[in-house]
Amino acid sequence: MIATACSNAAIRRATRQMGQLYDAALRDSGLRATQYTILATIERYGSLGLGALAADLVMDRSALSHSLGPLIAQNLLRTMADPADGRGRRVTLSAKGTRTLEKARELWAVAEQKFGATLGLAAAAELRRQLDHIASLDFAQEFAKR
Amino acid sequence: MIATACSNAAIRRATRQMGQLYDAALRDSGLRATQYTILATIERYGSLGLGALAADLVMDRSALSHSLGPLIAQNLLRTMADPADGRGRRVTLSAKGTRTLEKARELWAVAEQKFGATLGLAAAAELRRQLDHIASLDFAQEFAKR
DNA sequence: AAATTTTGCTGGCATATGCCCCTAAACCGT
DNA sequence: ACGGTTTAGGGGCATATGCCAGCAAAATTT
Repeated sequence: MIATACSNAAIRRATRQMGQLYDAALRDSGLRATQYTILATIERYGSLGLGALAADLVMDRSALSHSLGPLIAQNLLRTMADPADGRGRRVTLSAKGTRTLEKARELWAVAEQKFGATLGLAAAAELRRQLDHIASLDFAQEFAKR
Repeated sequence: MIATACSNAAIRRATRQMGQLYDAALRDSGLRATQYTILATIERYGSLGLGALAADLVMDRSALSHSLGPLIAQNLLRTMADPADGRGRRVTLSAKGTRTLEKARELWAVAEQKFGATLGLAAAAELRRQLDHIASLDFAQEFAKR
């Protein structure tokens, strides 16, 4: 199996597989792997605008907005108007969001450890470098120029 | 940017970026990159059951079924009952599907070439190896054992 | 041969993602 | 200050993906 010589198809297959693995690992936390990533990123910043968050996640703003819906509905996130910019809204973790994230983090750590062990730490590190490169703005611009 | 030490988050960011790039490249064909992959895979087999196709794409069967909807609605695919198994259905490209795929393939080739040039051929080949490994059944089993 | 289990799909529901269009607010050049 | 442009979000629409429940047919067991 696995035949098309398409790099995009290849990364999607790998992403689906990893999604399965990480989603399963996080199941008991009630969070999807993508939601875990969103919460973890917000916590890292403390509070930030949706545009900045979307950029960090290399995600379309609308897509992010939609994804926040369920998280806000579950009271994991809190949004407020940006005091410095009437257009913007800032998101932060709620107390419940912080608790949920803490619990999920332990489950995530197990999955991440398993991933590194299965692929090999060196390979995982190198893969990570390449993935970060591909996700960079720089890469998109370079790609566009060719 | 790019901070969480999560491999799953990293591959998703990279996948979103590549999705943007490949989708944009294929725009004029009327196909999404994911749809291109589905058509290309079906062509490669000529005709096959949905389960086999889903396995090749490392995708959930239901997810695949849903994705086929638009393609069938656009008459790019044809499905028929499997003569050998009353439960199964087989999919094949329609004439229109073949034409659409041919046109899309040229656009895809440009994107793929740009991708290789931007990342570097050696790095792209190595990345591909790792991604295929991650997408393998073997990887999932190994991961589960740890 | 009948009952049980397994297997292939579909349909419903929910999240994931992206595009386009619209509104409001901030910015900017004159 | 004013009008045009850019920027932040929201809403609608469509595809992408996955889980689960349900149905029908095949395979297996008794």
